[in-house]
Amino acid sequence: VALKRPTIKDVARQAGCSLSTVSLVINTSGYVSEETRKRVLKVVRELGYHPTRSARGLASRTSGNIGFILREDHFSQAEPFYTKIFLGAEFAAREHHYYILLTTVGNRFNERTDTPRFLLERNVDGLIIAGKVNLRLVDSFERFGVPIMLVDFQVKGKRFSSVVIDNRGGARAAVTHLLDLGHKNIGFVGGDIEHPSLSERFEGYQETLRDHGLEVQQAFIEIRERDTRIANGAESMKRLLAHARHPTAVFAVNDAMAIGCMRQIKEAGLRTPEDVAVVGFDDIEMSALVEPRLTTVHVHKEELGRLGLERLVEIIDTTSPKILTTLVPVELIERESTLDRERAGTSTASVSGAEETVEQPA
Amino acid sequence: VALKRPTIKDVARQAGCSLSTVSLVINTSGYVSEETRKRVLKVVRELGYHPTRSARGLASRTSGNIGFILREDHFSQAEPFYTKIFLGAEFAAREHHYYILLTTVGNRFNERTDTPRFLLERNVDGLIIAGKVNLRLVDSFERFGVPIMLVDFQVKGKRFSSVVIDNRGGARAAVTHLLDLGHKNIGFVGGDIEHPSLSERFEGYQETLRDHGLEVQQAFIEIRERDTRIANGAESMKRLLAHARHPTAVFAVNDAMAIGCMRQIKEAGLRTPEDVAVVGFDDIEMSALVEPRLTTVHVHKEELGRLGLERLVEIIDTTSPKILTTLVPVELIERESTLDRERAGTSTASVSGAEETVEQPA
DNA sequence: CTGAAAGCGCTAACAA
DNA sequence: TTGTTAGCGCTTTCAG
Repeated sequence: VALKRPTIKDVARQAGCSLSTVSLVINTSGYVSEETRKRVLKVVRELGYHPTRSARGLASRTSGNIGFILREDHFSQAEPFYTKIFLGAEFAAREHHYYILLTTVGNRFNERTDTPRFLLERNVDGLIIAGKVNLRLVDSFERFGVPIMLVDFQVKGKRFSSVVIDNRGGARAAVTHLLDLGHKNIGFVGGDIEHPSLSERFEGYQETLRDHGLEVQQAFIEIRERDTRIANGAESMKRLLAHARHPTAVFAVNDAMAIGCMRQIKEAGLRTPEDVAVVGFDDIEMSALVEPRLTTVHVHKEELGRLGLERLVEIIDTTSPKILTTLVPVELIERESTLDRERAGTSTASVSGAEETVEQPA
Repeated sequence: VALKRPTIKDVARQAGCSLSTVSLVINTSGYVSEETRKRVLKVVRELGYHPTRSARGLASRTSGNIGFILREDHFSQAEPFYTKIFLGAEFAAREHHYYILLTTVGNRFNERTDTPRFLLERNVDGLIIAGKVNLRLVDSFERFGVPIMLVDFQVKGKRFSSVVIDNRGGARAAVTHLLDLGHKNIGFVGGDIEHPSLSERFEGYQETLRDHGLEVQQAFIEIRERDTRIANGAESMKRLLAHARHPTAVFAVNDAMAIGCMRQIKEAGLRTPEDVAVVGFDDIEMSALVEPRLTTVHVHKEELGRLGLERLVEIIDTTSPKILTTLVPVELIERESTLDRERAGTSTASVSGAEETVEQPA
């Protein structure tokens, strides 16, 4: 059995000062003379003292924990998108001396049975909700009076701070890339278009065309699919190719659909990028492995998590009431699905812009 | 700002009893008359009372947390193997009223800088270590006197309770399946063969052949690769096929290598399963998607996590000193890489055995 | 700049 | 079966 570990009392005795002085030192709060500070720290080191979390928690009414809410299906999907967001948050949490309590929720939400225990037990100082979740869930959690940060998700009307992908900027970069390559007839393939992130990508597509004096043609747009999977991308592409005049390039709302598009193009006896160039969004792991390798908009997943946590910690520390939206820049990765081999070899990346935090307009 | 939440004191007052009675009721410990029990519970419900975790922690010297240690590269890999183990553990944790504190560690381990803070701060009641990690890390963690449970990992010599895949049983099922199909020349493709789990699969392969009166032929064995990825599988298969006489079936140490084998077989102008049948191990997501679909040994990932947590909780609750090894059964999934189309249609699964917990031999 | 004292909300002997 | 009484180890006023 382990020996009794030193308490703040032991440190105080050894250092010849009072408990509160030690407390001030380890919390780097308040004024302590440099001399006693050093003395205390020395003793802390010698004794291998570490304050006990429960005791601090009880006294300070903080838990040192951040709750992390994730939809179960999001978390366990093969593409480690949310896993990486979590990882980014966990890293940042360590730096900021927080623990993360991860819990998954189902698609349906029952307030009575599904409220995470850490909210009930006052065991989190803040909450990160990653990805699209049931709105009733967000409402319900809000009542606990704990700061909430949304990551890769936003709620209209309701105002929550959030960290989101620069969807619009990414879409603009993608479409601009196609325009630069000389394409005039650029299609859009999307699905689940209610999703705020995805509709932004669609808007970015339309804006960019208009900005370049091109008309947005309904015949080049396929957004009826509910899901954004490979099969849905293939279906959409099939419909686009059915028209007599079809686009020479397609911007897909995500990589899965883009890959579906490429499959369908091949199926139809056409080639990518010679007959139809394709750009995706997300840069999932598969995208660098498919043939041809997919040009896409890279999303910095860990960065989303890291920023989510850091913004949340700021809110907790300052009890700032400001609602902030942080835009995480993306990067266009030019690969073979838009370029010929020679050019693909020298592909470059272009960043959508600097990270940017904006106060939500009232 | 949220209203002050009720404390145990409020409940006691309302219920007309003492604090300790309330405490006894909510901890379902000790003897309380059914009558007062009901009265207290009623008040608890009315007031929406929930004990504060920090306070319980301080008083009871328990944190209510379980630490979950995972190697970073294991966690963020595309195949959600460890994600699922975690998920299984998280589910079980909820049922048992524990929180999980997940933290990742790098491959290298520096005791001074990499010791999880939750150990230092006495903030976990137990530890789950999932997957192969640095041994020095395990040694180091052991000193904190916190119960440790290994999942999908084992340490020879050192004795820790663990929950592991029935690797041997799975291997036997795989090889037996091939024997049943009439194969006599069965190869083995492996890598990272130091890994305890993988070497067990290799042993299972050899045992099964011997049990059936067949000789283990070195020319049919390829285990020199360091990694067990697709490319390594392909390389190994290439070498096997280079021999004049090559096996008609191959058992690969995992699905990644098995898929590599199939690619190489195709590359060589041969067919699976007609020319060379292939069986894998793990049943990763990809295995049901490749062409032909891969016969493999399914591993119940969530189950590993769930059992890991439950065994750990048992240890915590009973402070039982017994070292137990729990074997999680696997299932052979028969698909097209070993069967012809007709038989693949009626494929069945065979389980390796019941879940089994054995006391470690001294 | 430092110390004394009063809890934070709960559990756990020990009495009753 | 229930109540009383000490703390658990730390933070946080408030004096000094």
